[in-house]
Amino acid sequence: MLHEDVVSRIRAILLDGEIPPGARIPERELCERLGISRTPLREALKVLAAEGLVQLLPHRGSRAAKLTDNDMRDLFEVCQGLEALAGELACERITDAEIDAIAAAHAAMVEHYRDGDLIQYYRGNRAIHEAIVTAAGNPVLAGLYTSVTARIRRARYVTPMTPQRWALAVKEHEAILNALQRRDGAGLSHILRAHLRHKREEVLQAGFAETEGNDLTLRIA
Amino acid sequence: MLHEDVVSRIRAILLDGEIPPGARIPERELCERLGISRTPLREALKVLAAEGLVQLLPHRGSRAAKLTDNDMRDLFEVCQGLEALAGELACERITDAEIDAIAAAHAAMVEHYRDGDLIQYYRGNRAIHEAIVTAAGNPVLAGLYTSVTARIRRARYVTPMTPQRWALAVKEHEAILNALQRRDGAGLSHILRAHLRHKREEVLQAGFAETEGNDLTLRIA
DNA sequence: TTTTGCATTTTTGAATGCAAAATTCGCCAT
DNA sequence: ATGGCGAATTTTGCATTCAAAAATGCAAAA
Repeated sequence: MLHEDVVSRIRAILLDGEIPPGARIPERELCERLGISRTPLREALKVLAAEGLVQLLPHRGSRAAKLTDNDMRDLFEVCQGLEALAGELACERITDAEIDAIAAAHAAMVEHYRDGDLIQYYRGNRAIHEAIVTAAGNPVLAGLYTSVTARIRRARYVTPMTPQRWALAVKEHEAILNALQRRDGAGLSHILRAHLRHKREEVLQAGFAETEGNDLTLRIA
Repeated sequence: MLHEDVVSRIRAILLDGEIPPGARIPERELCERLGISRTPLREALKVLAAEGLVQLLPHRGSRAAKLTDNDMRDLFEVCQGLEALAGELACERITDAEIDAIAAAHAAMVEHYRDGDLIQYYRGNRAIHEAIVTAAGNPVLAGLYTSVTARIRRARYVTPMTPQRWALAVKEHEAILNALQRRDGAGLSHILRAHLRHKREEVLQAGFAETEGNDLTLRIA
């Protein structure tokens, strides 16, 4: 197994919450499970620690990182900045075909909204945001975006929404698509920031920080 | 020696250009120099690879990453986004004392400009940009900023400037300080982006990508 | 019963050893 | 001289091993 694969698999385990935030990471167990020895595992853990997903405690092993309310605020702020930038760049560089694809994804997402299918709605939602970042055509930006969004993914795409908030989010997405189609970078940037600000308020108000005994996975259902 | 220290020391070696971009990283040699064995060294290299400073080639070792013109463009774009965000947040959160400190740093920098001391000018310049990011009060943002700016530091703070460009940069810095003092987030954000856009154009026009045989260190003097 | 001190066990962090891959060098044919 | 092929050498990647630190368990004392 390649180094990057080891990193990816552990990342997936952490993001799925299989090892919940704050829990110790059992080296021996993970080694057996992945069929590797401790050396490559520990290399991967150090990389994930640099990413912020893992916390290393000298001589006391590693734990899945736990996000405080402050961390959440900081990450959402940065995410806003990155998406705003992506929106502007995307408007300069996006192709008609890419716009069409996003329009289709948007339509599908609205369908899921009409069906009241939050899981599928969130899936489509995420695809749209990622497509915009991809359309920005900046791999460095895409990389940072991936890493930052990974850390807030569960909060962002798991929070239950009130009907009002959901309706607002859909409206905002109409505006996002609209700005994209008009290639209005400043406008898109502005809407994306508002959109994410609202999402952040939702998440923080819902008390979704990964504090003791706040198991997000339980709320997915 | 602690893991983070190993990472830092290798990072410094790379940023100083002691191992120039594109050059192979000699594991054995570095081990002796740092007085550690290959295991912790390789852990550090993998972390630096995730940061983008090192390139890992499977079964062929690691090299100091080399930046193409495209990489440079991407990094500057992201840097613009991060500084713009930092500027806005800083205007919301900066204290009067912090503004005074930046004003003092600005005055000192202008003195170095008058003296024609580019090295000292760049040093002060960097301190101001970093102070703004710090004043944003967002550790996640600060971390990303540090990592992104590290990669373009040599290009950014080594490029020789024409008198016209230098004068323009100083003017822009006047505007930056002004916006900060007025706590005009949108204005500061706008100026910072223009400022960095100009710097990027300078760097790219000067052909400062880290391509074959383009040794930046030679030009520092 | 609770707490303190100590010995044992477990886990971490790093060095070493080993197999596989790649590079280098030498040899031979042209 | 030069170009290609194969063996020797080096280097990589990982498993194993070893020393040190921390956690655990237990007994004795308060």
